[in-house]
Amino acid sequence: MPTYQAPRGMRDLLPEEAAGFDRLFAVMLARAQRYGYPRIVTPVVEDREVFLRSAGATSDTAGKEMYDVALHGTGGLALRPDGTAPVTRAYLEHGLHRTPQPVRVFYWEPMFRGQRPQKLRYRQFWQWGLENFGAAEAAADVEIIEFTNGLLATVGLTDVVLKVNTIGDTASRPKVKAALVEYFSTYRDELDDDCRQRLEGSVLRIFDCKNPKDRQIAAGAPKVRDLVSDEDRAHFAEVSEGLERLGVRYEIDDRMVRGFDYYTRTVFEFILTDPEFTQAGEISVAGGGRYDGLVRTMGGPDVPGVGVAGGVDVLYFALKQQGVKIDESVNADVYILSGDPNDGADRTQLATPLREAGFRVAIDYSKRSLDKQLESAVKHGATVAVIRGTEESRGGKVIVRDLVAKEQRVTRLAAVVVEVGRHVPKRQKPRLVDEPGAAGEAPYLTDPRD
RNA sequence: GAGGCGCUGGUGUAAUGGCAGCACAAGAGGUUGUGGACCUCUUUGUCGGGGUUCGAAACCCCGGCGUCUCCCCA
Repeated sequence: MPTYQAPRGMRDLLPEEAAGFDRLFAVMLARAQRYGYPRIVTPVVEDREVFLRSAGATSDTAGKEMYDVALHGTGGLALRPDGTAPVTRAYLEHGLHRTPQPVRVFYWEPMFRGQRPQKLRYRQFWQWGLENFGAAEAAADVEIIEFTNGLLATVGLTDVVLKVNTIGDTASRPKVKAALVEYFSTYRDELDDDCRQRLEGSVLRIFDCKNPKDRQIAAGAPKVRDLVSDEDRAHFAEVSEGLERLGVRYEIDDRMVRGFDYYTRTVFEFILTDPEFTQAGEISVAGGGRYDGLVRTMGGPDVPGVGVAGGVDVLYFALKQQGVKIDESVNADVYILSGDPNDGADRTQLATPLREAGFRVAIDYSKRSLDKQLESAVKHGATVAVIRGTEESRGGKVIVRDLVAKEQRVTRLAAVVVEVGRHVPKRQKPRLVDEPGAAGEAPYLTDPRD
């Protein structure tokens, strides 16, 4: 047993999986940017109040799942359990409500919940999300949902179904609750303990009860959609129509509600349908909705909002489960070998132009026999070996050997990059600024067109 | 936070309460410097702490971690 282990419910992403996550992130970030949602990054901790205010009193996230941080000299910090509250805090703190609306942002960050870990439910997990502040129109709801639908399709997730519902706005809420309390009260004695407690607190969540008996009772309850205001219904009709016109397939789930109190009107979830995930209830890969009262609750003006959040770990697992190919390769393209045991610096010198050209280049530092170095290069998964310090590689020449095709060629030093390029696919080289025809790393931190 | 089940080198496994083995992987070397083979050698383990016992990987208790269920939820 190792002396130290990762904390309970937290895991390492080893290079292969991390590489896959990077790919997924790149796809998502690019998509978010194309929709006009640039990335935002907030601290990993916030004042506990930020979460307490946003989540609502009846949410467990606000209570026992809060991941408190005991830090010398600070009071009342907690690791963030989700992205919406911190982003909303940032929106208000930086006066983004006084910038052109709507404000659209994307995030991808680790989140924390102090719960007992289960499969795909960690104490530290990765979550991505979109938030849109300042747009009350149904088209914003539609955009958020359509984004998610397209994202999941793009990355290759097929076994998923979209469920939508409306739970009415804050004005409708009292009426909705009253009607549901009235209905469920007649069955008070038949509900199990947990469920009966919800009757006092957030009645809506009775629909989430797992007990078969409770579910049966819930099935007969009045539909929330029939209890909300005409405006709420009209909004929902617009959302539905928008989804239909965009060809987004969905089903209306009369009993779907969400865990947080701040949701208003539209709520939605993307549920995994692969048998692997439906054994013990539904697992959603993404979900969200409208939260028109949240900004106000957090101490700001009356600004509408709508957003989505998804679990990266769940999505990633589901994709693997479905057999979606994700490139997790971390191997070097090129391995530098040498028959000369005392030419360490020369090996690095040989690697430099290849690295400049964008190849992944690893060096065998050892003084072992070429035999062993070659074996090692193969085991490390390199595609090409560049060999110096041999008979053939004198006079400014090296051997470029394709380890897959098992063919090699003696090449002039000046032509190594080109020769390697014949065997290894080009890799994109990141730059600080996009500039047509730019060579090398751009030294600009600002856009030169400014 | 509660409950069920589990935990043997890096991985996969074996060992009636009686010497902790095996395979793969890993490292070094050789096959006299062009590769995954082969050969030799080497490293690494009973999750931790108590207890029962002449003797514990095994039985008991506490803790850790995983997994599933509940709670809750991404």
